[in-house]
Amino acid sequence: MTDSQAGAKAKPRGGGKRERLASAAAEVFHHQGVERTTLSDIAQAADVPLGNVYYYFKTKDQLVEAALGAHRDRLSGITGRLDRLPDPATRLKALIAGWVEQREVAARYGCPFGTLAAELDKREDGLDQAAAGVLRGLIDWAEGQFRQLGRDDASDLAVELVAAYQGMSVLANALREPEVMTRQGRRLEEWIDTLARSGPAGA
Amino acid sequence: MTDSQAGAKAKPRGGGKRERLASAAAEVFHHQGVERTTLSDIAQAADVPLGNVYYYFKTKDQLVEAALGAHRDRLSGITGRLDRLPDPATRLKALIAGWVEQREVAARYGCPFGTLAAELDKREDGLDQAAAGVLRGLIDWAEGQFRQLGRDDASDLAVELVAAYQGMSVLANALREPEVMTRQGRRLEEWIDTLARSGPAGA
DNA sequence: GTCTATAGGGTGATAGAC
DNA sequence: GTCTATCACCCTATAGAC
Repeated sequence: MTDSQAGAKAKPRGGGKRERLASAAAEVFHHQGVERTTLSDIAQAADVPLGNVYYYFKTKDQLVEAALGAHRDRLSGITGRLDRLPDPATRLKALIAGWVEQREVAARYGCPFGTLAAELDKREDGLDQAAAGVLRGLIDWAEGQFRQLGRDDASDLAVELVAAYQGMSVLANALREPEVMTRQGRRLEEWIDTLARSGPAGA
Repeated sequence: MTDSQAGAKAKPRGGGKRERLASAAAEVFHHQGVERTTLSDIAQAADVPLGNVYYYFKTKDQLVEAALGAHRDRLSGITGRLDRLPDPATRLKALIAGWVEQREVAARYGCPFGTLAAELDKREDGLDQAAAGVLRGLIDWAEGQFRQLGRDDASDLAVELVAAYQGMSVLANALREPEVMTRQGRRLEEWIDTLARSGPAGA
Protein backbone atom coordinates (compact mmCIF):
# COMPACT_ATOMS: atom_id res chain seq x y z
CA MET A 1 0.00 0.00 0.00
CA THR A 2 2.60 2.56 1.01
CA ASP A 3 5.63 1.20 -0.75
CA SER A 4 6.12 0.21 -4.30
CA GLN A 5 4.69 -3.21 -3.67
CA ALA A 6 2.05 -4.57 -1.37
CA GLY A 7 2.16 -8.13 -2.61
CA ALA A 8 3.83 -11.09 -0.99
CA LYS A 9 7.31 -10.34 -2.23
CA ALA A 10 9.04 -6.98 -2.32
CA LYS A 11 8.30 -5.91 1.26
CA PRO A 12 11.12 -4.72 3.45
CA ARG A 13 12.35 -7.62 5.52
CA GLY A 14 13.06 -7.52 9.20
CA GLY A 15 13.16 -11.07 10.44
CA GLY A 16 9.40 -11.36 10.34
CA LYS A 17 9.02 -8.54 12.81
CA ARG A 18 6.01 -7.19 11.02
CA GLU A 19 4.23 -10.52 11.35
CA ARG A 20 5.31 -10.85 14.97
CA LEU A 21 3.91 -7.42 15.70
CA ALA A 22 0.62 -8.17 13.96
CA SER A 23 -0.01 -11.41 15.80
CA ALA A 24 1.19 -9.97 19.10
CA ALA A 25 -1.22 -7.10 18.57
CA ALA A 26 -4.09 -9.50 17.92
CA GLU A 27 -3.35 -11.38 21.13
CA VAL A 28 -2.78 -8.40 23.39
CA PHE A 29 -5.83 -6.59 22.02
CA HIS A 30 -7.85 -9.69 22.79
CA HIS A 31 -6.55 -9.92 26.33
CA GLN A 32 -6.52 -6.26 27.34
CA GLY A 33 -8.79 -4.56 24.81
CA VAL A 34 -7.59 -2.07 22.23
CA GLU A 35 -7.98 1.04 24.36
CA ARG A 36 -6.09 -0.28 27.34
CA THR A 37 -3.28 -1.62 25.22
CA THR A 38 -0.29 0.64 24.69
CA LEU A 39 2.15 0.35 21.82
CA SER A 40 4.69 -0.49 24.45
CA ASP A 41 2.66 -3.54 25.48
CA ILE A 42 2.64 -4.79 21.91
CA ALA A 43 6.31 -4.06 21.35
CA GLN A 44 7.15 -6.01 24.49
CA ALA A 45 4.95 -8.96 23.52
CA ALA A 46 6.53 -9.07 20.07
CA ASP A 47 10.01 -8.56 21.51
CA VAL A 48 10.60 -5.48 19.39
CA PRO A 49 11.88 -2.11 20.66
CA LEU A 50 9.10 0.43 21.09
CA GLY A 51 10.32 3.03 18.64
CA ASN A 52 10.84 0.41 15.98
CA VAL A 53 7.14 -0.29 15.86
CA TYR A 54 6.68 2.88 13.87
CA TYR A 55 8.87 1.62 11.10
CA TYR A 56 6.30 -1.08 10.40
CA PHE A 57 3.08 0.65 11.43
CA LYS A 58 2.61 4.37 11.18
CA THR A 59 -0.22 4.53 13.70
CA LYS A 60 -1.90 2.44 16.35
CA ASP A 61 -4.92 2.14 14.08
CA GLN A 62 -2.80 0.40 11.46
CA LEU A 63 -1.88 -2.11 14.11
CA VAL A 64 -5.59 -2.69 14.75
CA GLU A 65 -6.07 -3.32 11.04
CA ALA A 66 -3.16 -5.71 11.04
CA ALA A 67 -4.72 -7.58 13.97
CA LEU A 68 -7.95 -7.82 12.03
CA GLY A 69 -5.98 -9.28 9.14
CA ALA A 70 -4.48 -11.87 11.47
CA HIS A 71 -7.98 -12.82 12.62
CA ARG A 72 -9.16 -13.05 9.04
CA ASP A 73 -6.27 -15.37 8.20
CA ARG A 74 -6.96 -17.51 11.22
CA LEU A 75 -10.62 -17.83 10.33
CA SER A 76 -9.97 -18.81 6.73
CA GLY A 77 -7.49 -21.39 8.00
CA ILE A 78 -10.20 -22.88 10.18
CA THR A 79 -12.90 -22.96 7.53
CA GLY A 80 -10.36 -24.30 5.05
CA ARG A 81 -9.67 -27.28 7.30
CA LEU A 82 -13.37 -27.80 7.97
CA ASP A 83 -14.06 -27.86 4.26
CA ARG A 84 -12.09 -31.07 4.00
CA LEU A 85 -14.64 -32.87 6.17
CA PRO A 86 -17.16 -35.05 4.30
CA ASP A 87 -20.54 -33.39 4.87
CA PRO A 88 -22.00 -30.06 6.02
CA ALA A 89 -23.47 -31.32 9.31
CA THR A 90 -20.09 -32.75 10.30
CA ARG A 91 -18.40 -29.51 9.34
CA LEU A 92 -20.81 -27.40 11.40
CA LYS A 93 -20.48 -29.67 14.41
CA ALA A 94 -16.70 -29.57 14.12
CA LEU A 95 -16.88 -25.77 14.11
CA ILE A 96 -18.92 -25.89 17.31
CA ALA A 97 -16.55 -28.39 18.87
CA GLY A 98 -13.72 -25.98 18.15
CA TRP A 99 -15.54 -23.23 20.02
CA VAL A 100 -16.05 -25.49 23.01
CA GLU A 101 -12.37 -26.44 22.97
CA GLN A 102 -11.52 -22.77 23.36
CA ARG A 103 -13.82 -22.45 26.36
CA GLU A 104 -11.14 -21.46 28.84
CA VAL A 105 -9.97 -18.61 26.64
CA ALA A 106 -13.55 -17.54 25.95
CA ALA A 107 -14.34 -17.58 29.67
CA ARG A 108 -11.41 -15.31 30.38
CA TYR A 109 -11.28 -13.00 27.38
CA GLY A 110 -14.39 -13.60 25.28
CA CYS A 111 -14.55 -14.33 21.58
CA PRO A 112 -11.54 -12.78 19.83
CA PHE A 113 -13.66 -11.45 16.96
CA GLY A 114 -16.73 -10.50 18.94
CA THR A 115 -15.00 -8.49 21.65
CA LEU A 116 -12.90 -6.67 19.07
CA ALA A 117 -15.98 -5.91 16.97
CA ALA A 118 -17.84 -4.63 20.03
CA GLU A 119 -14.96 -2.38 21.01
CA LEU A 120 -14.44 -0.97 17.53
CA ASP A 121 -18.16 -0.33 17.16
CA LYS A 122 -17.88 2.29 19.90
CA ARG A 123 -15.73 4.38 17.59
CA GLU A 124 -16.80 6.75 14.90
CA ASP A 125 -13.83 6.65 12.60
CA GLY A 126 -13.50 4.27 9.69
CA LEU A 127 -12.50 1.39 11.92
CA ASP A 128 -15.91 1.10 13.54
CA GLN A 129 -17.12 -1.27 10.86
CA ALA A 130 -13.91 -3.06 9.96
CA ALA A 131 -14.40 -5.95 12.37
CA ALA A 132 -17.83 -6.68 10.94
CA GLY A 133 -16.15 -8.12 7.85
CA VAL A 134 -14.57 -10.97 9.80
CA LEU A 135 -17.85 -11.90 11.46
CA ARG A 136 -19.58 -11.61 8.12
CA GLY A 137 -17.08 -14.11 6.69
CA LEU A 138 -17.96 -16.64 9.37
CA ILE A 139 -21.68 -16.15 8.80
CA ASP A 140 -21.27 -16.56 5.06
CA TRP A 141 -19.38 -19.80 5.48
CA ALA A 142 -22.07 -21.17 7.82
CA GLU A 143 -24.77 -20.07 5.42
CA GLY A 144 -23.12 -22.14 2.70
CA GLN A 145 -23.22 -25.19 4.95
CA PHE A 146 -26.88 -24.77 5.80
CA ARG A 147 -27.64 -24.31 2.14
CA GLN A 148 -25.88 -27.60 1.40
CA LEU A 149 -28.19 -29.10 4.00
CA GLY A 150 -31.00 -28.00 1.73
CA ARG A 151 -32.33 -25.24 3.95
CA ASP A 152 -34.08 -22.32 2.32
CA ASP A 153 -33.58 -20.26 5.47
CA ALA A 154 -29.82 -20.83 5.43
CA SER A 155 -29.12 -17.15 5.96
CA ASP A 156 -31.24 -16.91 9.11
CA LEU A 157 -29.83 -20.15 10.46
CA ALA A 158 -26.29 -18.91 9.93
CA VAL A 159 -27.04 -15.74 11.85
CA GLU A 160 -28.66 -17.80 14.58
CA LEU A 161 -25.61 -20.05 14.88
CA VAL A 162 -23.08 -17.26 15.04
CA ALA A 163 -25.31 -15.27 17.40
CA ALA A 164 -25.46 -18.31 19.67
CA TYR A 165 -21.66 -18.45 19.62
CA GLN A 166 -21.33 -14.78 20.43
CA GLY A 167 -23.93 -15.00 23.16
CA MET A 168 -22.42 -17.97 24.91
CA SER A 169 -19.01 -16.31 24.71
CA VAL A 170 -20.30 -13.12 26.31
CA LEU A 171 -21.94 -15.04 29.15
CA ALA A 172 -19.06 -17.43 29.68
CA ASN A 173 -16.79 -14.41 29.83
CA ALA A 174 -18.95 -12.25 32.08
CA LEU A 175 -19.70 -15.09 34.49
CA ARG A 176 -16.24 -16.61 34.12
CA GLU A 177 -17.84 -20.01 33.56
CA PRO A 178 -16.37 -22.15 30.77
CA GLU A 179 -19.16 -24.64 31.43
CA VAL A 180 -21.54 -22.28 29.67
CA MET A 181 -19.61 -23.03 26.48
CA THR A 182 -19.83 -26.77 27.10
CA ARG A 183 -23.55 -26.82 27.76
CA GLN A 184 -24.56 -24.44 25.00
CA GLY A 185 -22.18 -26.17 22.60
CA ARG A 186 -23.87 -29.50 23.25
CA ARG A 187 -27.24 -27.91 22.63
CA LEU A 188 -26.03 -26.46 19.32
CA GLU A 189 -24.70 -29.83 18.17
CA GLU A 190 -28.06 -31.45 18.89
CA TRP A 191 -29.72 -28.64 17.00
CA ILE A 192 -27.54 -29.32 13.95
CA ASP A 193 -28.42 -33.01 14.19
CA THR A 194 -32.11 -32.15 14.25
CA LEU A 195 -31.79 -29.94 11.21
CA ALA A 196 -29.79 -32.56 9.32
CA ARG A 197 -32.28 -35.32 10.14
CA SER A 198 -35.30 -33.28 9.15
CA GLY A 199 -33.71 -33.12 5.72
CA PRO A 200 -34.20 -30.52 3.00
CA ALA A 201 -36.82 -28.10 4.29
CA GLY A 202 -37.67 -24.44 4.47
CA ALA A 203 -38.32 -22.44 7.61
CA MET B 1 -36.93 13.77 43.64
CA THR B 2 -35.19 17.10 44.01
CA ASP B 3 -33.21 17.99 47.06
CA SER B 4 -35.60 17.17 49.81
CA GLN B 5 -35.07 13.41 50.02
CA ALA B 6 -31.82 12.11 48.59
CA GLY B 7 -32.75 8.66 49.70
CA ALA B 8 -33.38 8.01 53.35
CA LYS B 9 -29.96 9.18 54.37
CA ALA B 10 -28.23 12.32 55.36
CA LYS B 11 -26.13 12.49 52.22
CA PRO B 12 -24.99 15.80 50.84
CA ARG B 13 -27.23 16.88 47.98
CA GLY B 14 -26.87 19.24 45.11
CA GLY B 15 -29.99 19.31 43.03
CA GLY B 16 -29.75 15.65 42.12
CA LYS B 17 -26.39 16.17 40.50
CA ARG B 18 -25.12 12.89 41.74
CA GLU B 19 -27.99 11.05 40.07
CA ARG B 20 -27.59 13.09 36.90
CA LEU B 21 -23.91 12.20 36.79
CA ALA B 22 -24.63 8.52 37.36
CA SER B 23 -27.21 8.21 34.61
CA ALA B 24 -25.19 10.39 32.24
CA ALA B 25 -22.23 8.11 32.89
CA ALA B 26 -24.30 5.03 32.10
CA GLU B 27 -25.42 6.52 28.81
CA VAL B 28 -22.09 7.91 27.66
CA PHE B 29 -20.27 4.71 28.65
CA HIS B 30 -22.79 2.78 26.58
CA HIS B 31 -22.30 5.00 23.55
CA GLN B 32 -18.54 5.53 23.64
CA GLY B 33 -17.24 2.79 25.85
CA VAL B 34 -15.64 3.36 29.24
CA GLU B 35 -12.09 3.79 28.02
CA ARG B 36 -12.87 6.35 25.35
CA THR B 37 -15.07 8.37 27.70
CA THR B 38 -13.43 11.24 29.54
CA LEU B 39 -14.73 12.75 32.76
CA SER B 40 -15.25 15.87 30.73
CA ASP B 41 -17.68 14.00 28.44
CA ILE B 42 -19.73 12.90 31.42
CA ALA B 43 -19.67 16.31 33.08
CA GLN B 44 -20.92 17.87 29.87
CA ALA B 45 -23.68 15.30 29.41
CA ALA B 46 -24.82 15.82 32.99
CA ASP B 47 -24.45 19.60 32.70
CA VAL B 48 -22.10 19.74 35.66
CA PRO B 49 -18.76 21.57 35.72
CA LEU B 50 -15.84 19.23 35.27
CA GLY B 51 -14.07 19.85 38.54
CA ASN B 52 -17.28 19.40 40.46
CA VAL B 53 -17.46 15.77 39.42
CA TYR B 54 -14.83 14.97 41.99
CA TYR B 55 -16.98 16.19 44.77
CA TYR B 56 -19.41 13.38 44.04
CA PHE B 57 -17.07 10.69 42.74
CA LYS B 58 -13.51 10.43 43.86
CA THR B 59 -12.37 8.43 40.84
CA LYS B 60 -13.50 7.46 37.39
CA ASP B 61 -13.95 3.90 38.62
CA GLN B 62 -16.53 5.08 41.13
CA LEU B 63 -18.43 6.54 38.21
CA VAL B 64 -18.34 3.14 36.54
CA GLU B 65 -19.79 1.60 39.68
CA ALA B 66 -22.49 4.26 39.75
CA ALA B 67 -23.35 3.47 36.13
CA LEU B 68 -23.63 -0.20 37.05
CA GLY B 69 -26.02 0.80 39.81
CA ALA B 70 -28.12 2.73 37.32
CA HIS B 71 -28.27 -0.37 35.12
CA ARG B 72 -29.24 -2.51 38.08
CA ASP B 73 -32.06 -0.13 38.96
CA ARG B 74 -33.28 -0.06 35.39
CA LEU B 75 -33.31 -3.84 35.21
CA SER B 76 -35.24 -4.27 38.43
CA GLY B 77 -37.73 -1.70 37.16
CA ILE B 78 -38.23 -3.78 34.03
CA THR B 79 -38.62 -7.11 35.80
CA GLY B 80 -40.87 -5.45 38.36
CA ARG B 81 -43.26 -4.34 35.64
CA LEU B 82 -43.09 -7.73 33.94
CA ASP B 83 -43.98 -9.44 37.20
CA ARG B 84 -47.39 -7.82 37.05
CA LEU B 85 -48.23 -9.78 33.89
CA PRO B 86 -50.45 -12.85 34.40
CA ASP B 87 -48.26 -15.83 33.47
CA PRO B 88 -44.59 -16.70 32.97
CA ALA B 89 -44.79 -17.28 29.21
CA THR B 90 -46.36 -13.85 28.72
CA ARG B 91 -43.71 -12.29 30.93
CA LEU B 92 -40.86 -13.90 29.01
CA LYS B 93 -42.33 -12.88 25.68
CA ALA B 94 -42.80 -9.33 26.91
CA LEU B 95 -39.15 -9.28 27.92
CA ILE B 96 -38.18 -10.37 24.43
CA ALA B 97 -40.52 -7.80 22.86
CA GLY B 98 -38.77 -5.14 24.89
CA TRP B 99 -35.41 -6.21 23.48
CA VAL B 100 -36.76 -6.00 19.95
CA GLU B 101 -38.17 -2.54 20.64
CA GLN B 102 -34.68 -1.39 21.51
CA ARG B 103 -33.32 -2.76 18.24
CA GLU B 104 -32.10 0.57 16.89
CA VAL B 105 -30.09 1.26 20.01
CA ALA B 106 -28.75 -2.29 20.04
CA ALA B 107 -27.74 -2.02 16.38
CA ARG B 108 -25.79 1.14 17.08
CA TYR B 109 -24.35 0.56 20.54
CA GLY B 110 -25.02 -3.03 21.54
CA CYS B 111 -26.62 -4.26 24.72
CA PRO B 112 -25.98 -1.77 27.55
CA PHE B 113 -25.12 -4.52 30.04
CA GLY B 114 -23.32 -6.82 27.68
CA THR B 115 -20.95 -4.29 26.16
CA LEU B 116 -20.12 -2.90 29.58
CA ALA B 117 -19.49 -6.37 30.96
CA ALA B 118 -17.26 -7.22 28.01
CA GLU B 119 -15.25 -4.06 28.45
CA LEU B 120 -14.83 -4.45 32.19
CA ASP B 121 -13.81 -8.08 31.77
CA LYS B 122 -10.65 -6.88 30.03
CA ARG B 123 -9.52 -5.33 33.27
CA GLU B 124 -7.77 -6.93 36.16
CA ASP B 125 -8.84 -4.73 39.01
CA GLY B 126 -11.90 -5.41 41.13
CA LEU B 127 -14.24 -4.01 38.53
CA ASP B 128 -13.65 -6.84 36.09
CA GLN B 129 -16.43 -8.88 37.66
CA ALA B 130 -18.81 -6.18 38.78
CA ALA B 131 -20.90 -6.15 35.62
CA ALA B 132 -21.49 -9.87 35.89
CA GLY B 133 -23.86 -9.21 38.77
CA VAL B 134 -26.32 -7.33 36.59
CA LEU B 135 -26.37 -10.07 33.97
CA ARG B 136 -26.70 -12.62 36.72
CA GLY B 137 -29.79 -10.81 37.97
CA LEU B 138 -31.42 -11.06 34.57
CA ILE B 139 -30.59 -14.75 34.30
CA ASP B 140 -31.98 -15.43 37.76
CA TRP B 141 -35.24 -13.70 36.94
CA ALA B 142 -35.59 -15.70 33.72
CA GLU B 143 -34.79 -18.90 35.58
CA GLY B 144 -37.67 -18.19 37.93
CA GLN B 145 -40.03 -17.85 35.00
CA PHE B 146 -38.92 -21.10 33.40
CA ARG B 147 -39.28 -22.81 36.74
CA GLN B 148 -42.85 -21.55 36.96
CA LEU B 149 -43.34 -23.12 33.55
CA GLY B 150 -42.47 -26.38 35.25
CA ARG B 151 -39.09 -26.85 33.62
CA ASP B 152 -36.46 -28.82 35.51
CA ASP B 153 -33.78 -27.35 33.28
CA ALA B 154 -34.84 -23.79 34.10
CA SER B 155 -31.26 -22.75 34.81
CA ASP B 156 -29.96 -23.88 31.42
CA LEU B 157 -32.92 -22.36 29.62
CA ALA B 158 -32.35 -19.03 31.34
CA VAL B 159 -28.71 -19.02 30.26
CA GLU B 160 -29.81 -19.95 26.75
CA LEU B 161 -32.30 -17.09 26.61
CA VAL B 162 -29.92 -14.43 27.87
CA ALA B 163 -27.13 -15.79 25.67
CA ALA B 164 -29.45 -15.50 22.68
CA TYR B 165 -30.11 -11.89 23.63
CA GLN B 166 -26.43 -11.09 23.99
CA GLY B 167 -25.62 -12.86 20.73
CA MET B 168 -28.22 -11.11 18.66
CA SER B 169 -27.14 -7.79 20.17
CA VAL B 170 -23.52 -8.40 19.24
CA LEU B 171 -24.41 -9.29 15.66
CA ALA B 172 -26.97 -6.53 15.22
CA ASN B 173 -24.34 -4.13 16.50
CA ALA B 174 -21.43 -5.43 14.46
CA LEU B 175 -23.43 -5.69 11.25
CA ARG B 176 -25.47 -2.56 12.03
CA GLU B 177 -28.64 -4.46 11.21
CA PRO B 178 -31.59 -3.94 13.58
CA GLU B 179 -33.45 -6.59 11.59
CA VAL B 180 -31.29 -9.21 13.29
CA MET B 181 -33.07 -8.31 16.52
CA THR B 182 -36.47 -8.56 14.86
CA ARG B 183 -35.85 -11.95 13.29
CA GLN B 184 -34.13 -13.53 16.27
CA GLY B 185 -36.72 -12.03 18.61
CA ARG B 186 -39.51 -13.67 16.66
CA ARG B 187 -37.69 -16.97 16.84
CA LEU B 188 -37.30 -16.66 20.61
CA GLU B 189 -40.98 -15.91 21.09
CA GLU B 190 -41.89 -19.02 19.12
CA TRP B 191 -39.45 -20.95 21.24
CA ILE B 192 -41.17 -19.75 24.43
CA ASP B 193 -44.53 -20.77 22.97
CA THR B 194 -43.18 -24.23 22.23
CA LEU B 195 -41.85 -24.62 25.75
CA ALA B 196 -45.12 -23.39 27.27
CA ARG B 197 -47.24 -25.71 25.13
CA SER B 198 -45.12 -28.75 25.84
CA GLY B 199 -46.07 -28.17 29.47
CA PRO B 200 -44.19 -29.20 32.59
CA ALA B 201 -41.20 -31.21 31.42
CA GLY B 202 -37.54 -31.78 32.11
CA ALA B 203 -34.74 -31.43 29.58
C1' DG C 1 16.84 -0.82 8.59
C1' DT C 2 17.11 -0.40 13.61
C1' DC C 3 16.65 1.95 17.75
C1' DT C 4 16.87 6.03 21.45
C1' DA C 5 15.45 10.13 23.20
C1' DT C 6 12.10 13.27 23.46
C1' DA C 7 8.42 16.27 21.96
C1' DG C 8 3.54 17.18 22.18
C1' DG C 9 -1.20 16.48 23.52
C1' DG C 10 -4.58 14.98 26.49
C1' DT C 11 -6.52 12.98 30.80
C1' DG C 12 -7.30 11.89 35.69
C1' DA C 13 -6.92 14.01 39.75
C1' DT C 14 -5.92 17.87 43.34
C1' DA C 15 -5.63 22.42 45.74
C1' DG C 16 -7.86 25.98 47.20
C1' DA C 17 -10.81 30.34 46.16
C1' DC C 18 -15.60 31.55 46.59
C1' DG D 1 -21.11 22.86 48.67
C1' DT D 2 -19.57 24.65 44.22
C1' DC D 3 -16.30 25.51 40.83
C1' DT D 4 -11.65 27.18 38.51
C1' DA D 5 -7.04 26.64 37.68
C1' DT D 6 -3.53 23.68 37.33
C1' DC D 7 -0.52 19.79 38.19
C1' DA D 8 1.52 15.37 37.09
C1' DC D 9 1.54 11.61 34.40
C1' DC D 10 1.25 8.59 30.46
C1' DC D 11 0.88 7.61 25.77
C1' DT D 12 1.25 8.39 20.78
C1' DA D 13 4.16 9.83 17.53
C1' DT D 14 8.49 12.04 15.56
C1' DA D 15 13.35 13.41 14.77
C1' DG D 16 17.42 11.84 14.04
C1' DA D 17 21.76 9.00 15.58
C1' DC D 18 23.72 4.58 14.47
